Amino acid sequence: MMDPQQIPTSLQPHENGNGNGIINGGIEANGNNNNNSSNNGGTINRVLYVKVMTDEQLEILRTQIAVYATICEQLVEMHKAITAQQDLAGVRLGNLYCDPMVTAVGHKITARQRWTPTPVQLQILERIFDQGTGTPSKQKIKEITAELSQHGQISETNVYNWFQNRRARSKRKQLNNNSQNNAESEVETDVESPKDKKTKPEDFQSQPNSMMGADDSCFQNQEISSSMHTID
Amino acid sequence: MMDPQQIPTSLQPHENGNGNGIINGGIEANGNNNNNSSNNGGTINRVLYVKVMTDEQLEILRTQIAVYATICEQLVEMHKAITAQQDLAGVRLGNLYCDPMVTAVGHKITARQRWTPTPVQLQILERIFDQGTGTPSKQKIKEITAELSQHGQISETNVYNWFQNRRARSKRKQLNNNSQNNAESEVETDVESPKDKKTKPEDFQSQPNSMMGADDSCFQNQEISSSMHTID
DNA sequence: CTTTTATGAATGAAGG
DNA sequence: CCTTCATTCATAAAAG
Repeated sequence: MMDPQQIPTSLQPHENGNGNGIINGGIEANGNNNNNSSNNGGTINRVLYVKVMTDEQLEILRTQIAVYATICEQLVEMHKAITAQQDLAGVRLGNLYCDPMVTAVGHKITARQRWTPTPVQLQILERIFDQGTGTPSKQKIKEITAELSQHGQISETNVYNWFQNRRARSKRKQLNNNSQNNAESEVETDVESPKDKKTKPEDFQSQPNSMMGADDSCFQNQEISSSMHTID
Repeated sequence: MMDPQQIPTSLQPHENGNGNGIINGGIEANGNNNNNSSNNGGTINRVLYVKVMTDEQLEILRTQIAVYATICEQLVEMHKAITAQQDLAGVRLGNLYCDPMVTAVGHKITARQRWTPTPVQLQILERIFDQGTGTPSKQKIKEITAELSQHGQISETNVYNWFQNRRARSKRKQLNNNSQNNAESEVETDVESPKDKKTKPEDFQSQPNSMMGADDSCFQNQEISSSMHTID
């Protein structure tokens, strides 16, 4: 298993450890860094100035690796920035984790254990919800649960509750908006006090379609898995 | 320079476009895919079966790229997981894009504002709260909102939330104080006196540990900046 | 300016 | 379904 903490060492784009600095070193130079190649007396077997890659290809290769390095760096940066800002105290980044407090001094053994949908799950749920089928139905719930369980721990109850809440709250907001509109004839519009507090711009969440277009396949969320892709 | 938007195509670890499939194709095979290399008359210039990299080096190269690919994928995942919920939620709830500060520097991308009660409003709310009625009820909410709106912008939701929070926090404070007082000597049997229903000892939802499923990488979406490092 | 606290808002779950 | 509660999140306000 690859630990992200130690990977960067060998990945640093600026790093140039000779052990790994293949690209930098001498592919293009030409093939004199092969150990033995065809070395036999009699025929032409000298090491020749032969290219196995075109310059173009070589350049692409370089670029590829450089790009990976850069993206990694930037992602790490983003990740740092985000986590630093939003969560100072918690380690709850990944998801829920087993409760930390098993009480040495012991009271309140209970910790939080309420389900929190992963982003992927949420997307799927939203999609289903928007699909109009207002009736989850028992059977449907099972199916959905089955699907979602591939993206994280979940139970049918969770799904049921989610739809229940989703609908209720959606409805309530609608109502809120409507009543707000209706009653909005007498109150003067721009009541600007020195301290404009701008009441919550309650949503208009009709079609959350626009965003989230290009996200399809996010699977394993936080496991730095061991499975490496082999290039071939 | 390379544009990150188009890079991914060539980065897909599963991708095998022949145009870029350098590694895949034929480094090790041998150098007959060079276009012309050193082509001079007189000396030996046939294409030979020459290795420019040792197998070991080749393997390292592969691994390197694979590692980058994997890490990038996973970082993207993490990033998504972290940002998806809040940013999505934010957008869904109707953030205003008309915020004056947005345009300038781009610092405050999302300016979620929250209602802050004016002193007068707060006073009134507190008074009502102390009057005992723990249950605001919808009708009551409307009235209160109407009254408060004379002293500043406010919505029913604000009032509703305020009471919810007020009650919850009042309650919790009580509970904390109580348990603090008599929990010193009693390590066990922490049965709260009042109406404590003790958070449920219900089912145990552990971690979203194993998630496999199709390994389908998603790269195509990102806001990664454009500056790229060149390796040399 | 950075860190801490107070609190408005969002949401999973339970009760009826 | 609807309402209510408990917990959590994010941010305005306060403290350093």
